[in-house]
Amino acid sequence: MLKITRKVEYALIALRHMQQAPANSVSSANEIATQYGIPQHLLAKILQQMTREDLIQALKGPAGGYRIKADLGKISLKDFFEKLEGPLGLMDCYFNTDCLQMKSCNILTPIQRINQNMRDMFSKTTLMEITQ
Amino acid sequence: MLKITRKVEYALIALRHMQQAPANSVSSANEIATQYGIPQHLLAKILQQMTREDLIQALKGPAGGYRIKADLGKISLKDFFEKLEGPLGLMDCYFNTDCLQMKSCNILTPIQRINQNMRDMFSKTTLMEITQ
DNA sequence: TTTATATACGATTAAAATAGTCGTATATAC
DNA sequence: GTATATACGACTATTTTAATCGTATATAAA
Repeated sequence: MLKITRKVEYALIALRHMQQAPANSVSSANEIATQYGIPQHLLAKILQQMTREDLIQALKGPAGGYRIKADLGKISLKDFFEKLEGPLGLMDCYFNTDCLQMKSCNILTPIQRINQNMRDMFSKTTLMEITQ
Repeated sequence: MLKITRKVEYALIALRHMQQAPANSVSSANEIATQYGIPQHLLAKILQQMTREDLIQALKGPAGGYRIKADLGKISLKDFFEKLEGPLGLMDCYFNTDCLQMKSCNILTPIQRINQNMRDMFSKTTLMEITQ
């Protein structure tokens, strides 16, 4: 309960790796996967998704790889989580209104409040704070 | 990602129901399950666990049921979650030191910091705030 | 222009976590 | 005694997450 996924974990590890690499250098999926013991193909897919989200930039071909594109100091953890995993909430009813128990549910309001607290918390932390 | 389980959700609904019931009355698993559309047997198991954790008190026999036993204003959401689901953290490595990637992991420290923030947040909210 | 190495991406399978069911035992008010 | 409630372990189903596979495409360098 309340765990982040490996997908997010691997993404953070990769971002930090790139952040610490020499300026203008690129890091390949293979290089990162090997260094941290991450399944290579899985990491590749995650890097591709981050590329689509404009967090990083891809260079194809031999000596290719990825490097950071976005300003990590301007992206919150909440936005990052939502880019990778979709809407962020303790329960689906925060976004989704088709819960059958909606009418009878007696904890909707308090849960929404906690939800908001959690979203606020992750909104206040930037990716930079994790990866620098 | 970062979802609470139905177990916790059902437990909160039941607690709030009991909180709002007339003083000294008891609510049966059946009554609560029916009212909120919760599988009866599943709810029963959850109520039994809360009984073992001394959150509520059970009365057997016909006209039996459950009523609140603990002072909900003195129990944090963090403690409640941990009573029902075990250690609370974004990643297992917060508690568990046998991760194979431990040595090479480059995000351990920052993740621990976020973890602590989340635990603090849930420590500051009491069960009473949800159920009253 | 061939080759080696990298990204791109959909489809599929495997594993783990969650959710729900079943059967049986026990307590107790009437 | 009987009906109704809790108690609890074992089992099954479902859903989510994690990982793998196969193939296509881009490109630097020999």
